[in-house]
Order: sequence, then C-alpha cells, then structure tokens
Amino acid sequence: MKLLESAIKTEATPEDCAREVLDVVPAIMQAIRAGLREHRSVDLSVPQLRALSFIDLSTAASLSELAEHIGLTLPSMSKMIDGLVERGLITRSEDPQDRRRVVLCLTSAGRESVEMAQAATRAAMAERVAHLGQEQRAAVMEAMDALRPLFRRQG
Amino acid sequence: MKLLESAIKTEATPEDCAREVLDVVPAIMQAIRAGLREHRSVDLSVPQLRALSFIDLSTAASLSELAEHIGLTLPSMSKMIDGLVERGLITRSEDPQDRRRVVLCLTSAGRESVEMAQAATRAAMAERVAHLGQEQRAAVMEAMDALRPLFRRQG
DNA sequence: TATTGTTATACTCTATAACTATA
DNA sequence: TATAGTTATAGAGTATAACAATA
Repeated sequence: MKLLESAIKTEATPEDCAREVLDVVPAIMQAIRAGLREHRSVDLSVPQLRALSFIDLSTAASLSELAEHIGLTLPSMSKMIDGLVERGLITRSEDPQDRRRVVLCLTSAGRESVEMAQAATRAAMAERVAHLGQEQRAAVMEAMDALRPLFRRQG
Repeated sequence: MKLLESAIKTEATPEDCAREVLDVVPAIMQAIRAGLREHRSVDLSVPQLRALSFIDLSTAASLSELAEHIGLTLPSMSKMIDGLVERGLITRSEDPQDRRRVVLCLTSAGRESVEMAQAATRAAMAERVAHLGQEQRAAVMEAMDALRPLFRRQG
C-alpha cells in the first residue's frame, strides 16, 4: 500500500522540496523588489522595509537585535539606520539603562511609510495570489507556516 | 455550513496569503544567500547562480533573454557577464545569424561551479526541510507549484 | 529606423578592520 | 576585559543615460 501510494502521488523528499523552493523563492523575491521599486511614493528597499517593520513591532529595538533579525552585520545595519534617521523615518536614541545600547523607534512619518509600503506590496502580492484557487491558497498558507520556523532569526 | 467551515478552518484570502508570503519569503531568501556565502569554495551571488543555471539549461542564451529571466537591466546584466567571463565561467561570442546578438555558454569550469553551488544550496535547504513531516513537505511542493507560474519571467 | 548590446557614471548595499564608549 | 555601536574603506550590484554596431 505504501508502494502504491508513492506510485500515485510521488512522495516529496526533502531534496525535491529544496529544489522547488530554490527555484521559486528567488523569483517571488524579485517580484517583491520590483513591486516596491515601482511604487515611486514609497522608495524603500526590501531590507529597509523589513527593518522598519521590525522596529514597528518590537518596543525599543536595539541595533544588535535588529541586525540579527535582518541578517546584516552591525556596521551595515548602523549605516542603513543612518539613512533612515536622515530621512526622518526613525529616531535613534541612547538607552538610559545601558548607554552603550541604542533604542530605535519609528517616527509618525516612518509609521506612515511602513504602512504604505506594506499595503502596496501586500496588494500587489494579493493580486497575483488571487489567481489561485481556494485549495491552492490553503496549501500556500500551510507551506508558509511550515517553513517559517525553519528560517526564523531571533526568537 | 460555510460559516461553520470558515470558523473551523479559516479561509485563506488572497490578502492572508500575501501577508504570509511577504513574511516568510524574504527570510528564506536570506538563508539561501547566507548559505551560498558560507561556502567559500563557491563564491557566487544568488543572481550569478541563477544566471549560470539559466545559461546551463538554455542552448545559446542571448543577453536579452538572460536579463529578462533574471530581472535585470541590460547594462547590469552585461556587467555581470563581464565578471563571469573574466572568471572563466562562461564564454561570450557573437551569434553568426545576427551579429548584434551575443551567445552565452558555460565553460567546463562554469558547469562545475554551477553544479557545486547547486548541490551546496540544495543540501543546505534539504537539511532544513527535512525537519518537516511528509504532509508538510507535500504542502510545500503544492504551494511552490502553484506559485511558480504567478512569478514566471520569460515564457 | 529598430534592435542588441556596451560604456560611462553614480548611488546603494554590504563587508572587514580599526576604533570609541560604556559596562 | 567584554559588549554595543560607529567610522573608514573598499568592493559588488544595480540603475539611467549616452553611445556603437547590426538588422
């Protein structure tokens, strides 16, 4: 019966999965980037948007935490933050408890930016995904839920 | 009954899907990049590897076709190719049928590189995906198959 | 005249190394 | 002495604009 089953519905080995993910994920990523770039009103790169989203969700994020989450080195993160502070999207201040640390917060302009950018990317993505049937969308949801913990940074 | 069903198993709207994809895909991408970077023997960026893979599969790829597939502008693509030619991974020659066009081919070193890089990234990805159950892997396969055509470049 | 590709130029992203300040 | 972050510097990646060659 096991044999029969695997003959009908090819069993998904980890290698099969890996191949598929490596084929499809970069293409999706590229579409996200392109969509973000098209939206002239937004002007945020994917890492910048991820950083703002993280700061938005976390209370009093430090630079190290952010760098860990985004997957950048500390100097690279620091430099990105330079730009976002200059553009008035976030504030960078000293942590009074430990003055080595930095506390990052969104400004209201930053919150507005992140919301616009998220809405735009989500709308563009939703438009594509709307072509799928209900069952396929369910599979996407299940797949993303399954994959998320495998690629988690920062608990 | 529709109500009951959606109460038990929340219906996946396109917006839900979009949110999930936008949350998870960048994290996966980052892991791919990091994995590639760690492999000191490889030294290829994700776009470079995609380019080499495309050249590998297509016979006599032109620059425009490649740029379209990778999602880069022609000048950017040309510059990337400069580097890959310099490193001896591909050859760039004139198309005798239409001398405006360029024909790109892998060298044997290039084929070796692409195979090593693919094996390495696939192994790293497979290792992660191996933590999933059979059903989850099936969902991943189904999701990727469903998403692929939505993000296809170049028919 | 349209198509294919290259050159010139500039800006963003990211890294490593060396440094400063606080704990 | 260890940790958090910044500055200095350099290299890769990408874009737009202007150009050259071929069809």
